[in-house]
Amino acid sequence: MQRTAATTAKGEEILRVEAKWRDRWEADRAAFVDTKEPAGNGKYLLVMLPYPSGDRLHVGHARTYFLTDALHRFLRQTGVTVFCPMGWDAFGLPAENYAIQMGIHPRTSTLANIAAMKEQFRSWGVLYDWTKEVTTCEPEYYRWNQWFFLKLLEKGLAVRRKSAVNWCPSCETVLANEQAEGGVCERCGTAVVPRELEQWFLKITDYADRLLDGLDTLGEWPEKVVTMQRNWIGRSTGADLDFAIPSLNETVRVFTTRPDTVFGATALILAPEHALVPRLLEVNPKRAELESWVASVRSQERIVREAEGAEKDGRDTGRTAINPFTGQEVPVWLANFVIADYGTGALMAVPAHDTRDFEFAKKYGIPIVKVIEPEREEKREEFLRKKEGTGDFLRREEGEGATRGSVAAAAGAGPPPPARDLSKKSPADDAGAPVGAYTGEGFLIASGPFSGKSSSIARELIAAEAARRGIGGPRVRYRLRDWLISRQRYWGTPIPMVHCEKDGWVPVPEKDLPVVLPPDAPFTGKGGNPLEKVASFVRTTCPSCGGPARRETDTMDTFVDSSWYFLRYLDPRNDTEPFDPAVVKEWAPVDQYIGGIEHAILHLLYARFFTRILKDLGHVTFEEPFSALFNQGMITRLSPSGRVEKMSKSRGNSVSLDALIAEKGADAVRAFVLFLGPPEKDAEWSDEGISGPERFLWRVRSTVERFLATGADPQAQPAKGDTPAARVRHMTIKKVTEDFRAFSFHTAVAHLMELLNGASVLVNDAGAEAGETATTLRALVTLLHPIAPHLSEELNERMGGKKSLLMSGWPTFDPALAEMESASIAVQISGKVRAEVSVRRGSSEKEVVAAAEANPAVARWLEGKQRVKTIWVQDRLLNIVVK
RNA sequence: GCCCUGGUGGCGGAAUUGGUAGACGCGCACGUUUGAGGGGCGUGUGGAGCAAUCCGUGCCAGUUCGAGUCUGGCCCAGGGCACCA
Repeated sequence: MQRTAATTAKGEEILRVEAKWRDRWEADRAAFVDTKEPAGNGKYLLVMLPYPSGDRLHVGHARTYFLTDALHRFLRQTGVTVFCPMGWDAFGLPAENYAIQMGIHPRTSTLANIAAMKEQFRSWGVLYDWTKEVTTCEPEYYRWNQWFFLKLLEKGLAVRRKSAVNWCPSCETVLANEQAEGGVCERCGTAVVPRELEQWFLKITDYADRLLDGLDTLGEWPEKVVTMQRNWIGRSTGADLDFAIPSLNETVRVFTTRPDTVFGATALILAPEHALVPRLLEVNPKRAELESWVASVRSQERIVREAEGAEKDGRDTGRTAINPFTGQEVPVWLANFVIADYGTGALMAVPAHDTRDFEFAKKYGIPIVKVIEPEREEKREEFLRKKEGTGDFLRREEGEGATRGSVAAAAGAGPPPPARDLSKKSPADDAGAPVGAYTGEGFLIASGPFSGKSSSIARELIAAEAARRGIGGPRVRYRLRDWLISRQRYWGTPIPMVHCEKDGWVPVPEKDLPVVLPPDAPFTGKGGNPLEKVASFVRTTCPSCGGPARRETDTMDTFVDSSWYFLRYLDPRNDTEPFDPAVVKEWAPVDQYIGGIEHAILHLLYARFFTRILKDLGHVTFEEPFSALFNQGMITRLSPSGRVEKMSKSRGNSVSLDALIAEKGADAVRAFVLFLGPPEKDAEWSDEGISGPERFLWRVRSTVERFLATGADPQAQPAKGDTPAARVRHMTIKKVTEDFRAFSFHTAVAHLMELLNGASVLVNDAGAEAGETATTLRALVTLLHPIAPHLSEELNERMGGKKSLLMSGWPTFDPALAEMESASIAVQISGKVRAEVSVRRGSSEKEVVAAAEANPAVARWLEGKQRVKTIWVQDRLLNIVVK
């Protein structure tokens, strides 16, 4: 496509104006970005730390920044003091991989990327307060990560323990779960295997309940995120029960959410990783075979072992345990589906009432003993009696039954389960052989003294009984695991620990922080962590005994960096503490957090955890770091694969922002991205769509220019208050203001387009009053500023505006004028719209009925009919029901 | 399997929370301006019908004078979790 002289001139003019205003905002920062004096209505707002990846930011990234900047400018215009900082999440794996591939030091590439991104931000016209910039890979920042670590260690919240990690045998390194997606190393494609390593953990599980409770206070968070966190924490209430193994003189503790089914527990099943496994197998004649099976399950790739529909596999240990409630012997099994680090790594199998146990029992011939009935005997008879009575009762009962329990069909069972019929006892009764487990609640049978009790009551009684007998008791467990922060990586915060032969693990004293990452290390991608090969770093002396010692070479997960950076923004140069509590108290918690849904769990949970720790340490006074959260949707586009997917460079469907801005200007791109659709939803990019907002902005400009050409005073006030033009203006101010407050940027743009159409008519109308027209144009330009800041500032100046729009206030509206004077009433005959009559707003029903009757279309429908009644909605609708 | 979201013209999407469905924009059509192309400007644009009118917010019922909106059931798409005892 060839550009003509005309478009070039237009394009050049746009770019000239945008450059002019960027320079002004930058040169006169103090006038626009004043964060020194937080006012009482201080609104503190921010976005996610952008990752300084190697790629330039493209259109897919733009939404969060445009959205934030629009909100920022709007708030400032309405007089709120806003602090909108930006910083860099600079540590992490991509930079290190880049070093391995390209031979460029992570620090060099990271700092270059940061410089490039800052330049991009500048070109978009986003207002960040760069005086508060934070860069996490600098010792001035990460020394506080180390300081936090020492505090956590003191409180017993940082611990070292053995754990299975994802190991890539080819790269000889540990991978985070995200880096081992699909069970293969993201770098070399080798299958990842589990490997036991000693690792540092932060005990986030100690905070599970507080993290859960806090979720109820997050009213301004998306419900979805709150639910995701709740599921992730995964609180389950139940009971611990001890099963004795007399032949070993040991007991195995299990956790169950269904203690009411304990009389149906016909086996004890342990994870292959369970500590008792070696002893269980000690004297087994097939010991070697069993041990090799255990070893093979333990080394199995996570992805295979946990795959959907993975075959359940187990072995009988030959030992027996005693069911503590029936007193009967049950076999002790090992099975691949038992998870080592949930609960106690052991479970009681109740095949009759658990789908997984059922599947396992069927495969291995373990007895299935039913102990729960969906309905109590006498209740069922009563039910059957009533069933013959009213149909109403039947429907209600079935509804209740459906919510109470469900029949889970056995995996692979042929036909779907038959429609529920409560006259059947349970699926097991149907034809002798049970076809599935009844996992719902009901009433106990064959359960000794508990028979006849309901599930919920029996649960409590059985748990209490276990407690009384000293073999367990009520227990709450969580799905949440402790946070593994060790990374065998160079490009991260060194963990401030030293290992001494004599004293073991010794923390680096606070006065010796930071432990600085050595500038040079061999990046080969082979042989593990490059830090291990830096002798000057590794060799040290023991802080405790002064003898020779080895420094910890693991570095921290980068999520540690992002768990508290938002507080460091407030006091980034502080070198005596992570931040000044007084400054933090003034601004925090964050009023509005904006970011993608991808952080719904990890980052947001870790930040909430850290905030609680900081509160316990006395550094902050609140528990929740982010009062309000907004998740913007992704920008999608058709990719070469033929699917509409998230825009990204790797998918080959990205659109260059740099090129687009160089051609259309930042304002047009901003307006278009905001116009795409509701910001919380995904939006599909269309290359042609930008012409709408582009034309709109150019028409705003030409309309103002045409008005200025008339020589009228652009600062003039309207002569009269109540005119149709004034009403349109007030209405638009109202709508746009409400839209911005509701993050409804796309409708704000639409309403401004309508206002332009009105303004354009005024400018073309020789009879229009100049003050009216000028005031409408000034309102348009002011309201437009959050969306198209450069153009609006330029037009404001050309219309004689003395101050930047950032400082000159937001237009107000008179509610009485923010609606049209006449109301258009829909006239319905028997609920169908037959005509529309225009009346003065506030007209009475009588007046409107008269007006409607005068309308020929209405008259025709009323003719020969009898009026039954009339429904009247003020200023809106008249419905005459006839027969 | 469980838990969320969502389903409205050719397309992106509006709809004051039960009151005129389709704002605004894209696309398309016609007209106009221009030497031409691009661009600009104007008009029209849910479907059917010459018209009166009828039909239309995933499907089926229901409540109501009136349902995109509320209730029950179902279908489809997207997302999250998933052998968590």
